[in-house]
Amino acid sequence: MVTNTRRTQRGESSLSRDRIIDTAIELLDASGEAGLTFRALAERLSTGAGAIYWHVADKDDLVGAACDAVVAATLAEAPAGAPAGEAIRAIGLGLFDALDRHPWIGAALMRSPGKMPMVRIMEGIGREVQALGVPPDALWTGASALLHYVLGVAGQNAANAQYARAHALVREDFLAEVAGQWSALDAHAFPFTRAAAARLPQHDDRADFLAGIDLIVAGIGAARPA
Amino acid sequence: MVTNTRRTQRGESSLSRDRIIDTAIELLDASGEAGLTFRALAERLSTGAGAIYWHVADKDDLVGAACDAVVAATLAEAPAGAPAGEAIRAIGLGLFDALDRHPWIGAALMRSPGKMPMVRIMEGIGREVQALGVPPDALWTGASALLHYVLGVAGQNAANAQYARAHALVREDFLAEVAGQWSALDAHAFPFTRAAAARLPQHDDRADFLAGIDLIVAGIGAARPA
DNA sequence: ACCTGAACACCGTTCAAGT
DNA sequence: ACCTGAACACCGTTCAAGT
Repeated sequence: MVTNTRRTQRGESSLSRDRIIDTAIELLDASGEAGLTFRALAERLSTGAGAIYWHVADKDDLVGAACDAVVAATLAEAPAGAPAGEAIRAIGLGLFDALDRHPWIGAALMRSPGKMPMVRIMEGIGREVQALGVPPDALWTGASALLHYVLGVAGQNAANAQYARAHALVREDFLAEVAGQWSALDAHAFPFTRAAAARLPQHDDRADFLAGIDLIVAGIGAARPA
Repeated sequence: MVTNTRRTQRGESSLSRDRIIDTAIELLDASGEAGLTFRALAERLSTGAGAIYWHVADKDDLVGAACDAVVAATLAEAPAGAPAGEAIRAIGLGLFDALDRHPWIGAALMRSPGKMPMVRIMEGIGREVQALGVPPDALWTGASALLHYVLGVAGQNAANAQYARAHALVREDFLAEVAGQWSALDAHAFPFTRAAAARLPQHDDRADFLAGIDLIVAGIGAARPA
């Protein structure tokens, strides 16, 4: 939401919900969920820890608002008037990149079911699936499949980023580490995972993500005639 | 993992990694992530809080092990020798129901990327997609799409359950509350969400989940000839 | 109306000391 | 080898008191 309708505008230094949320995003980006503390926030805002509670209900409210601010800004960037298939890819990629910049969003999305950030994504995807021309009863299934796929990728990517940061690894080293662990698994019990380990280091997250979207869109199309 | 290879078996009352993990699962089931505390755990195990650290590295290790114990048991129940399509549905439904009983798993899965619980699910799904007869280069895309879809549903379901519990709502009341919020949204900005609100209270989570799996499997099939 | 900052009731984790 | 329990360094949140 992040609307600032103060009757008098004060200097940049005055406390407001917007300024709190923006600063919270900075802290979350810089050092993850563990980095967002009411004490750290208060220091950055040159105020007392308790003052923040005048503008924000609690930490859940704060993280939820921060998440929604990023999601809203991301979805607003999606190009209007594109063909449905392309628009879905654009929405997905926009979210994918936002997650990359703000990995804490992954966990935040899973903490506020049915609330604003999730609703925005659902609305964006649902509208485009509708534009795909699917019959009404297939609309919900298709939109829901796409939505949950996007959320699943979001969660995994966020987990990867957070883990890599916590262990001070760059992406390549992280993937190499995981590939190494997968390769060491029992050949009889984990044949697929061992095979997947081989293609892990070179794979392109974004390309794989888009391939998944195309696959689901193809599934929606395949269901149409039936 | 949860293997107990003590050289001497002691009474039920002795401390062991397995007993700690089982008790942790009880606490997590009973009162969510907030309910798992080293102090509460120590009391339930009639020991000191510090003793647990002899068997467990830290809280992440504990929750990860608890998650893996549940996931491993769930996947072990999947019927062997079923046709690929049915096997995928069985794996999915098994996880869906496990998530329903242990909603904390949703968040736990997103905290250990590439680790055991995730790998088990990937292996189970990947093997069945392979049995579907897809060409090698479509295998990864298909398995990855299914995996992320399942994880997305898992995360959302867990979020729903956790929210409902935190607010002391039964499922029906929770859905009614969300439907009410969606219906109150601006008609111009959220047409799809408002339409979705109407079908929300009656919808069947499990059926919708399976429909999504079928859709993705159909997408995998549609990609085969291309 | 808004802010201060001390205080409360917790956490996870460590570690000397025990057996 | 394994356990005890006090202690440390934090948290989110509250609330009397200020302006």
